[in-house]
Amino acid sequence: MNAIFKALNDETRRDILELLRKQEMTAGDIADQFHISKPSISHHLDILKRADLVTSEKKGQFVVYSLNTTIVDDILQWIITLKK
Amino acid sequence: MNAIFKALNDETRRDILELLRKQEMTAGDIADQFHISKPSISHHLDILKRADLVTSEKKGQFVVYSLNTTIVDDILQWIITLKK
DNA sequence: TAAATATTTAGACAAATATCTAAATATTAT
DNA sequence: ATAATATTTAGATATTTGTCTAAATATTTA
Repeated sequence: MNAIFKALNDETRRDILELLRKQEMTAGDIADQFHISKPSISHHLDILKRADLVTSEKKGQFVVYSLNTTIVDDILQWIITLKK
Repeated sequence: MNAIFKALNDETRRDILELLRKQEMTAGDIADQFHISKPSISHHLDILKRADLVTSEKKGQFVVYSLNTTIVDDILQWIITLKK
């Protein structure tokens, strides 16, 4: 749970998740959406991956990232519990 | 949204929210549940308050903290959107 | 095989954060 | 009024974090 909340505690990373909600994207395409260097985006993607919020698959020279909605359920569960 | 995720990005603060889920508590009673100094807990409570996740009310020399479930809904909404 | 393209790793640095102790403020009880 | 109790504020410090540039790795194309 720690890794998930840590991952969500950054606007750029939350924006990446919203991008991936619509479609999977390569690391480069993701980076192009921000005014941040590619290495920094790569680092953000790594944090999202460690939290299991995204998955990545190498396709040739590209790396395609996708949202992992399974883990999103875990956060939902945690927050819903607060309301019970 | 930033303040909310920032507030949730700490195990102690999440634990405080879970305590308050069951009942409202004074600052001192909350502090007693952790091996952390009272000033530090006071600081955590301040962050939770700025995020509107808790409310506080002074009762005599005590300050009673409660969970604010209205804001919890905002987080739910954000996360649910990720799944749509 | 050499050059080009895509991505990550490494190392550095400034800013943010969690924690502490000491002191200040507010309220209640003697 | 003074002492005791509850909480917050102030200031310091070590750690974590987001960012950058330069270099390394992997893949494709000429």
